[in-house]
Amino acid sequence: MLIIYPAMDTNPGYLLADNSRLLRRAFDERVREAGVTAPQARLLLNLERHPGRNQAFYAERLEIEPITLCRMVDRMEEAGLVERRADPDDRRARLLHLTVRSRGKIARIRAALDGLIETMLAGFDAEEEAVFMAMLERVSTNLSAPSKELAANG
Amino acid sequence: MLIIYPAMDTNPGYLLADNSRLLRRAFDERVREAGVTAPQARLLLNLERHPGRNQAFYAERLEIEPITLCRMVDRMEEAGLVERRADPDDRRARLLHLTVRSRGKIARIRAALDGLIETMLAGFDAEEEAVFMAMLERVSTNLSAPSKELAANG
DNA sequence: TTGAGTATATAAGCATGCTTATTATATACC
DNA sequence: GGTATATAATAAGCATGCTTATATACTCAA
Repeated sequence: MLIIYPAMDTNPGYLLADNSRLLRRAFDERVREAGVTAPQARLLLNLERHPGRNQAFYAERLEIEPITLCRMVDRMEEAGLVERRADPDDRRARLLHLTVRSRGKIARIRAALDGLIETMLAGFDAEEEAVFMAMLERVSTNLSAPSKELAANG
Repeated sequence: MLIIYPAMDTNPGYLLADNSRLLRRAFDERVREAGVTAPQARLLLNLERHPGRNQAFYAERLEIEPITLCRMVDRMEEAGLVERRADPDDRRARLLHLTVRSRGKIARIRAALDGLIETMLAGFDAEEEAVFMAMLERVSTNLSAPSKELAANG
């Protein structure tokens, strides 16, 4: 029972992508005053929650490729936002830690994130919020599963 | 009446961003067989629907900066996917058109997009789909409006 | 214990997005 | 008509993401 959307800008895929763009921009604007970009802010929040893990761990948390994280960490290390330490148990690995400098930004980043969620869901009551989240989770599941078509074509 | 989300990966902002990432990847995979990237596919669909406009027009349609579109068009022109023509009424402007080569890709791109929307909303009935879209539109409005906080802080 | 396979980090090169700045052309106002 | 402002396109330089490839180190099995 799928509704067909002839115009690109009136279909749910476009709406979803559009929302995400707006969300990314808004988050970026809000964390910029803390002197970090949005992906950097996400890494810092993860570093606070799970400190001292190797780069592969954070790449998986952020759902980006290890090389992408590696280069992000290069820049952040140079900016004094992240510290790489040797792993005593694995000479390949580098364990990541917050620095004094980045620890001081966490509160501002968290406030930016909280404010953003509040803005995003303005006018939603608790029930609507729950419905919205449940639907997002269903879409996430749908998109994560290898689709029938792709399996058939590939 | 805002629910507080302590962990980053259980809040609606994360869910929305996550869905969008999945959507972008899925779209990218599907149009790759047509030999274009996701943003290039979006431009081609816009070129089919609104041919012969200047670059600023398409930048606004895709909600990207003119310079971003300019460089995308550089690559696509070189690949024979877009044609730049002089505007007889404005010597600054370049009007964009599909080529024979890119025209042949439109059907595949449209099929990829339709299949993706179908996959994304698998299991949604028409009513749920309508509710989901309405909520996405509300979020879009919330994120587009300059927030109270930003206005107050700025 | 060696040898194959796997895991970690990184390099190279590309596409997409941004901000800021520049050039050329249009337009509008005095 | 001439200046001041706008707009269109593009350049420079950066951050983030990818694919593909490589060096090093670890692990497991023969």
